[in-house]
This record gives sequence, structure tokens and C-alpha cells, in this order.
Amino acid sequence: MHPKKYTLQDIAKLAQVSRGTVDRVVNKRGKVSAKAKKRVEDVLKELDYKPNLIARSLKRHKDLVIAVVIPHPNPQDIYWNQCAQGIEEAGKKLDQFGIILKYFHYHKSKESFATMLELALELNPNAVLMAPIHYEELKPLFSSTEMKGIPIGLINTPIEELNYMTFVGQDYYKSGRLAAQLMDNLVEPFPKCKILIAHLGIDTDHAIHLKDKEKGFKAYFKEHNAKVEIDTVSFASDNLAEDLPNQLEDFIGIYVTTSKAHLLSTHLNKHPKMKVIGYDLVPKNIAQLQTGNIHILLNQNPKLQGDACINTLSEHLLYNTEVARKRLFPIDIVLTENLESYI
Amino acid sequence: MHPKKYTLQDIAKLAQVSRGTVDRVVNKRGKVSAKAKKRVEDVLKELDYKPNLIARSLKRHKDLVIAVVIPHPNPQDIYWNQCAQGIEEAGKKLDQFGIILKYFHYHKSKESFATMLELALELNPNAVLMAPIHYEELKPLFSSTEMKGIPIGLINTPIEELNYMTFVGQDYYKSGRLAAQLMDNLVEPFPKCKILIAHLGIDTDHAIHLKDKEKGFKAYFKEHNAKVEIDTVSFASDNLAEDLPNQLEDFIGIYVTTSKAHLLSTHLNKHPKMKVIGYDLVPKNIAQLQTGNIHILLNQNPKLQGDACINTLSEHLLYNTEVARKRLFPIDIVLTENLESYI
DNA sequence: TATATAAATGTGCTCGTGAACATTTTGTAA
DNA sequence: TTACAAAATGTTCACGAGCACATTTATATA
Repeated sequence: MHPKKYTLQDIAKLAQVSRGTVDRVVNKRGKVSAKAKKRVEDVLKELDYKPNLIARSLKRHKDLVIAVVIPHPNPQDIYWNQCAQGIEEAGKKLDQFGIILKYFHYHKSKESFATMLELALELNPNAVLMAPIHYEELKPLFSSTEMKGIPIGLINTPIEELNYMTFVGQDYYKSGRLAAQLMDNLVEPFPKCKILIAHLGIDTDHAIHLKDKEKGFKAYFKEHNAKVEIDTVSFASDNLAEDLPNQLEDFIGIYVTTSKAHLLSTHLNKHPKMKVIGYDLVPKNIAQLQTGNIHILLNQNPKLQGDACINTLSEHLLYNTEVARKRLFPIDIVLTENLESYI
Repeated sequence: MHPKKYTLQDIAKLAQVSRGTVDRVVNKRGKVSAKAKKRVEDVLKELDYKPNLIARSLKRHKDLVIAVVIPHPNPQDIYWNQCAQGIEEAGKKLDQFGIILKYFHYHKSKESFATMLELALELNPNAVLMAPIHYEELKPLFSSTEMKGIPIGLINTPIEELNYMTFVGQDYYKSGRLAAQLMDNLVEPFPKCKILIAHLGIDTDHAIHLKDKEKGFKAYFKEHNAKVEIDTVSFASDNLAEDLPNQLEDFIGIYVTTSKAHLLSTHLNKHPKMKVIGYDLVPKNIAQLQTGNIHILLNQNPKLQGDACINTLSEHLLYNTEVARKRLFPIDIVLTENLESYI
């Protein structure tokens, strides 16, 4: 049942060559005659040889370095904070295998990002995990020859033009569609109703995604409930007191595309029937979910994403496996009754 | 930043003893003088020595065996089928580390389970992963001395009396509560409404869980919407034609606690406004979700559960780590708009 | 003190691979 | 054919820990 494990020595004997030759074929080091190469490859295929990774990483004494270039995980920024947590936890386990992570946390400016990426590249890392928030500014750095050959894992923002190896994130358009479906189920079917899309406290790092969410949200209603009227507002500041439309009573639901849904709380007291859908399990949002001001939170699972991205990269470094180019995480729907299971 | 890794040899030199002596101290093999032992232990503590697990498992030539005792994963039974899938996929990666899985699939009878568990124990496995469906019958087997010392991972059913090492599963009571909340949000607030809890096509292996779901469902409504009337029906057979109450029109929603919600389809055509919540992403359920007969599916994520359980056990075997005693998975809420991301 | 015996300590080989090095075979030009 | 480099192939050691075995040291007995 369980396949016997073959060693280089076994292969060598069967192919009637030395272990060194097999090693050269397996690791594509060249210096092997075509004839020998074929014999070895035949045996390799025949026995389905898989190198013993334990032995391999024992022998390799130099550490493999993964440079992690992400926004600074300050506690206020739950997304990157949790993401960093996932990365660090995954990193601890990889320590065993001689993989070490070097962190380059940047502040949210193009300059900081560029600096950190350059610093990271100076290390000559074996792989780079990064969140390319300022993607336009990135292009010159990416095209530089320094980047050549280093496997790149992207998180949060897939930039197709880049030659990345793997991407971990979500589909923001679908996230918007899902929010719309939830809203559609939540609100009572009035003959006429208005819903507000609110981009609150927007941060440059997610601006692009917000547009995708908006598109998805609108697309859903266009397909399923065209009589619903949808307005959109954006506020960069955290202070909504005077900015929010006074006529909130016209609306029956608010879709907050950022993690700032909790900012609405003071306004919501006047509109107890308002349905609110927001993002991310930040403490303030959780509190509002429990008081009933927020009805649904969508969880992007940044921690799992960080974990997944690091694991994909390290798996590639260690085992040279083919990796999925895209890994889209499901969007978890969080209500009060299943909140606990997510935290 | 990164702590240097010390080897037995390093310790030996500093403690002015031989590598063998250090080895004896580290592995508590005895045959060391008190004086030497102290010297070595001091150095060990000083340098915070951690054995290199890679080298250790390279040397260990005998495989570690995990016996997997779960219901037969036939394609009809999506839960165990996916669970087995997760286990097998996790197993493939562990192959590398000399961990092999031996399967003992049982048919759903006490006898079959007992037989398989005994067969598994005869192997003298290093760990056991099992789904203890027939838990009452288990007790004698568990108390037997054969079980002593073998780490046990439970999946699906936590049995507190057992001395298991780790459990992976869900909280069924909370699952019921969540379903209730979703139902509560879905149905329009009529002055009087009746909701049906349906245990359809019940299988002995989940019978206990179904009761928990029912309790949770009822508890939620008792707390939040006491005027809702809740009826309960159970059908073991798959043929509901004559069994289902004719007066379905009295009900406004149905909570199906099993993966058989799709069986309702023929009846639902007559009741287009009926809200249905079911479990598991089986193809038939998915089809009904897409046609709109089923509104929400709760996904128990059996595959991830299998993966998690195997990984926890093997991590313990390889690295002797402390493991979480309980790992409760969130219940995913699946609508048409996020269905794709789960399959 | 010599001798037997146990306890303590040290040494050497092994696991499978990678890489440096040593050796053999092949190819090419005089 | 000889000479000699280049290419191909073979050999050896190292990685760190575990374990069997060899060796040294301490203790007890006559």
C-alpha cells in the first residue's frame, strides 16, 4: 500500500551509474551525457523518485531568507496587524527548516515602500512576500534586473503585469456582490428603497478594492432588484458628524466598504431599522455588531492569508513544488451568533 | 536577530564532555554522573539548546504510523468523503517526514467500528485519529490498557470522558443558533409564523449532533422571537412524498439539520416563498441553492477538519509540541454569491 | 594491591543528500 | 597514434542526532 521510498543510491544502482550522476540529473546540474541522462530519467520516472526533503534540508546549512515587505502592523490597522500575525506564526514553524523571515515594514507612502523594497532586495532574499499597495510606483523597481528570478508572493493586491509567482487575497468584486445579496435578503421589500454605499475613512492602500466592491454591489442589484436606488459617499476623515447626509432616513441600508462601519454608531441611534453591513472584526465593529447597530460583518481573514502566502512560498523554496498562481479566500459572513468562532 | 543554532557538539565542547554524554542528558538516558549532568544542563539552559528536528527525523528510520479510524468515505456521504480527502491530502505531505497513515474505514455499525478500532490498535500505531460515532460502545475499548499512552485525535464528536489529546469539530448547538438567526433575518416579520425543523434522512452517525442543532435553534428563538412557533419532524427514509405534512403552507421556513435539504425540492415548488436553510455543499444541495429552492447552506468544512486533525497529531509526533485540546471550526454561511469561493 | 565489576564516558557508524574533489572517459588537434 | 584538455563519472566528506559499541574511570571484594 505504502510506496517504498527510493534513495539516490537505489536509482543509481538500477540505472547502473553512480549516485553523483543521479544527483546531477535530479538537480539539473548538467555535465551528464545524454545516454546516462536518459537511463537515469527513465528509472526516476519508473520509481517515481521523490528526494528526501529531510535529508536535503539537513545538508543545506545556509538559511533560506524570505523578505516580507508589508505595511507596518500597528494595532490600529487590524488588517495588516492580523496579516503580520499569520506570517509570523507560520514563520516560527519554518524556522526548523532553515527558513528565516526578514521584515521590512513600511509606512503608507510611496517613498517608504520603495525604500523598504530596496532594502529587502539588498539582502538577496530567496523569495519576497509583499503587499504592493503602491503598485504604480512599483513598476520601475520590478523591471529592474535585481528582481529577476526571485519568486514573489503578492498579498492583498494582484498586479497582473507583474511576474509574481503566487497571489493570496480575495475577489473584491464578488465581495461586493455578496454584500448586496445579504442586504437584499435583510431589507424588507418596500416598493421604493434607497441603499447607501459608504467608503468611510478610506486609506490609500485599499482604495482600488473599494471600487471593485462598489461595482459588485451595484451589479448584483442591477440584476436582481433594479428598483433599488443606490447612492455612494466617500469620506477620508474619521469625523462624519457634519459630513454624513442628514437625510439618512431616506435610506434603508448602508454598505460600508471599509473597516470603519463603527463610525456610524452615533448616527444609527436615530435610525434603529437601518441595516448595516461592514468589514473586518475590529473590536469597535464587534462591539457595534453586538449592540445591533451593525448587522453583518464580512471577515477577510487576513491572518489566514498571511499564513497561506508564507507557506506557499516556503513550500516552493523547500520542495520546488508548483504552486497555485492565485488563491482566493472565501469571504466569511459574521453575525452575532457565529462571531465567537472567528475570534 | 536570528538565534544561532547550537548542536550537541557545541554543547559538549563547552561542558567539556563528549557528545555522547550530552546526548544522554538531553534524552534522559541515564548513565551520567551527577557532576557531568549538572555541567551539561547548565550549558543547555545557557544556550537554550533545541535539538535539530530535521536531523532527528532523518536518523529515525522507522516510520511513524497514524491509524485513521473513520466511516467509509463513500461518495454519497459527502461529510466523511471530504473529511477523508482532507486527511489523505495532509497525509501525502507528511509522507516526507516518515509519517504514514493506515486507514480503517468502518461501516456504520457498532460491530464494524469495534472491529476496525481493534485492528487499528493491533498495529501499535503511534497515534490514532478517529471519529467515535458509537461512543457508548467505545468505553470498554478505551479503558483497555492497549489504548494507554497512544495519543488520540477525535474528529466530529468530542467525548469528554475519553482521554483524548485533541479534538477537531464544530459546536453544533451554536450551529443551530446561527441557523436560527439567519432564519430570523430572512423571514418577513409576520405576526404569527411557524418554522419547521426537519431531521431528514438521518443517519446514526450524526443523530446526537442533530439534537444539539435543534436545541440551539430553539434557544435562539426563545430568546429573540418567542412568538415564533417551531415544529420538529424526523424522517429516516429518503422518500418524503407521503411523509411530509401536507400543510406545509402553514410554515414560513424550514431548517434542515442534515445534508438532505435537497430532498424537499419537489414540495417546495408549491411554496415559492418558503425559506430553507440546510447543510453541506453536496451537488444536489448546490443545485437547489442555485435554483433558489434553498436559500442558505451551512458548510461544515469537513475537509479542513480532516486536514487539521492529522496535522495536529503529526506535529505532536514529530516535534512533541503541546497541542490545542479543542479546535472548533467556524460554520461558513454560503449563499449563491459566495458559493463559488467554497468549491 | 590486585582483580572483578559496574558505572561513566567517548567513538564511530548511520540516515539521504549536496558539493567539493578525484578519477576516468571522450573528443580534438598535432 | 600521441598528447592533452574537456567532459563525464565516481568517491568522499559533511550536515546533526541516535544508538551500539569501545574505552576509560570509579567502586567493591578478596
